[in-house]
Amino acid sequence: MAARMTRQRTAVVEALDELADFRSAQQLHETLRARGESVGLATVYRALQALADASEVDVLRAEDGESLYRRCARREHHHHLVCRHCGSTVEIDGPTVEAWASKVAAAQGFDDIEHTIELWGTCADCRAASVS
Amino acid sequence: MAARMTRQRTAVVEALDELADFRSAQQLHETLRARGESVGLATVYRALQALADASEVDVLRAEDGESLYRRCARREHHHHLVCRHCGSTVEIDGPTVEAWASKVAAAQGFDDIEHTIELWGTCADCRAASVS
DNA sequence: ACGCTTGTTGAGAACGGTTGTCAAAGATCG
DNA sequence: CGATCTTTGACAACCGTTCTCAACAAGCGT
Ligand SMILES: [Zn+2]
Ligand SMILES: [Zn+2]
Ligand SMILES: [Zn+2]
Ligand SMILES: [Zn+2]
Repeated sequence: MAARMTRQRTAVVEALDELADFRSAQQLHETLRARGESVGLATVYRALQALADASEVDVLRAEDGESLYRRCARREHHHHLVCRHCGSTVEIDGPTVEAWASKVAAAQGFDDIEHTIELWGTCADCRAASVS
Repeated sequence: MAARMTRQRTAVVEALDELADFRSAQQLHETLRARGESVGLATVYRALQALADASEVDVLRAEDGESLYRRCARREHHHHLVCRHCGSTVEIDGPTVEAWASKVAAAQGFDDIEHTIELWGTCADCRAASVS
């Protein structure tokens, strides 16, 4: 039952800490492999899953359905503005949106309400790169 | 180049019109098969894809990643409150949210902004059913 | 330091939704 | 009706993710 500290687990956490952006499991796997700190793909998935369960990482789905992971600065509920090209991310607070979402849902007689609110765009860097 | 009107295409559209809720491609395929109006699964996917491209149906992703389709009453931009058990749906307007989303993204220097705003819950019917 | 126990790893198979393949079927038009 | 050219559908391929299970190693008691 006790979670053991393994080389692989720490490697995944470290990689996430160094990367400020949302990354897919496969990207992380490749990053680790590239720096010699090789970890099995299944293990990367398991580590990310465990971190997500512990609310240590945020997960969101790219437009193509792939899951993206990120170790956010704040642990409290928040949303993201994400560059769809490079994964660059800004954390977003939306107090008014939070209130709006729960009010609307309750007014329709719905329970166990959750909301998905994510903003996608092209960051300044990627725009500059694509212009050249 | 001209889109031809085929039995399969009309069958998919009719099934969508009769169903008020978000449904997966496989659910629709099964529904059609059950009523004798048999259509190949690949064809169901292609028809839904074409309808989505023409903005005739809305598409959203369930929490498990499956795509769900619905022919909404209004063609204009809107969002949804969806029962995660039965797909029952309420269309939602959020003028304040729209303004909030574009303002926040622009303030961070992002371009080509899109937003994903969906509300998930348990509808009154499903709650009543689960209590019994 | 040394086993023991038990959680963890990793290569590959399996899975599930979705898309591609391509010969046969059929919608449209002259 | 016949020619044309899109559409269909059974099936394979794809791709991200999860499962399997024997080998491995963390933590612990000695
Ligand atoms: Zn970018
Ligand atoms: Zn929120
Ligand atoms: Zn329901
Ligand atoms: Zn909107």
